[in-house]
Amino acid sequence: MSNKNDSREKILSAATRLFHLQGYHATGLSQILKDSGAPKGSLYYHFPNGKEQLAIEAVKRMDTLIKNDISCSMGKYEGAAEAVQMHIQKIASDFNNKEIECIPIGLLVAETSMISEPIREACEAAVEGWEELYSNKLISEGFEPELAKKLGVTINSMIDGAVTRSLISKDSQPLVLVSECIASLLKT
Amino acid sequence: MSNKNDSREKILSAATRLFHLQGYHATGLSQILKDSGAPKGSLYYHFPNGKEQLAIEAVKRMDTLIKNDISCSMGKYEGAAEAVQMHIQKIASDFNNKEIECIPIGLLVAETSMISEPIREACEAAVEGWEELYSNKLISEGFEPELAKKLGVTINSMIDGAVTRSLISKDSQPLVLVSECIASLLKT
DNA sequence: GTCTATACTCCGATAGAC
DNA sequence: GTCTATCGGAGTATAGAC
Repeated sequence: MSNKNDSREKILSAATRLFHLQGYHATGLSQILKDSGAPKGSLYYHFPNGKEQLAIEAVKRMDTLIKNDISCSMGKYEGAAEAVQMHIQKIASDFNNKEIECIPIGLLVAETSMISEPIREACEAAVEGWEELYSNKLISEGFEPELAKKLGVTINSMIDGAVTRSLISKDSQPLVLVSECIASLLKT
Repeated sequence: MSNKNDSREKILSAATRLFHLQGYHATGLSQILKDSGAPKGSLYYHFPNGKEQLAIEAVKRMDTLIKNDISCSMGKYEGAAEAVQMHIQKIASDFNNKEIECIPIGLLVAETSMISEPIREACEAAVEGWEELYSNKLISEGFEPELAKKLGVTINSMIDGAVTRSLISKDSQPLVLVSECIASLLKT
């Protein structure tokens, strides 16, 4: 009974990792199957809508993980500026430790927004949630809601851009530099 | 004699646009040929190294155009904060007017950094140049070189992230919001 | 310089046996 | 639930006539 959804889980897990690592178009279904070690014929049984469905569920999974990270960082420090700065430095540290060459979720959209509206919507919902986590932290510290919302969008964009920038140079240094600019951005 | 490099130009022009629009993996050579209207057999004559060479030259061309835009914006306003803010709002305005759904150059790297080191290097060189243009503007306004460099990286990351964010929502509003946060970031 | 034809691989997807 | 076999198409790249 343990393998009821075992194959499904293995396929989705591999798909999430590979989409995050290589992007949508660069990742083939055959690679997902091979990588997952799942039974080779079961993909379209578990995911009737094929690659698109796989991508949507992968985005939702990434969303959950990332929301977790953000919430954790925001809760760990009292000051919003400190919390955001430490959050970015944690990403930088992850960038070094694991051989993570991840693709920011935003880019998954850039790749697919023209060919799949459902994927785009899944990504939009995810990103809006992250921005809200930043905004709420700022509001709890006394920022005006409207300004907090604006800054939430900006913080998230900065992080997305900084991850990409670090990817370009294969170096976490840009992430660190950006984290050091957070203080002046959030100066009250 | 006018068509000496005419086909080459048409192919490269179409490739630049399509890579920018769809990304590397999503763009096929056949589409580039069809779109360019260039003679169909001439691609490998003009670009012996195939798709990779095409991508590298496309990146260099995007680089030139973007450098131009940045220089223009930085020269038009005396204050650095104002110049950067207006630059981002110009991008937002472009985002609305043309049906531009462009892919930030960062994605092109994220997509290809694992499979092509030459493309990655071309993108790195381009981005470093943009950062320098922002830094120089800041230095000319009295910022310390080290801080200016840090802010150059941050500004560029913010823009890249904001373009992606606008792409996700198919709306220029995020770009506008980010532009409004520039002032506090660059407050002296 | 241009073009046709084609080789070869891989893609996502489907059908149907088991 | 799993598998094999296979489809039609698109991918990049090459060979060789003109």
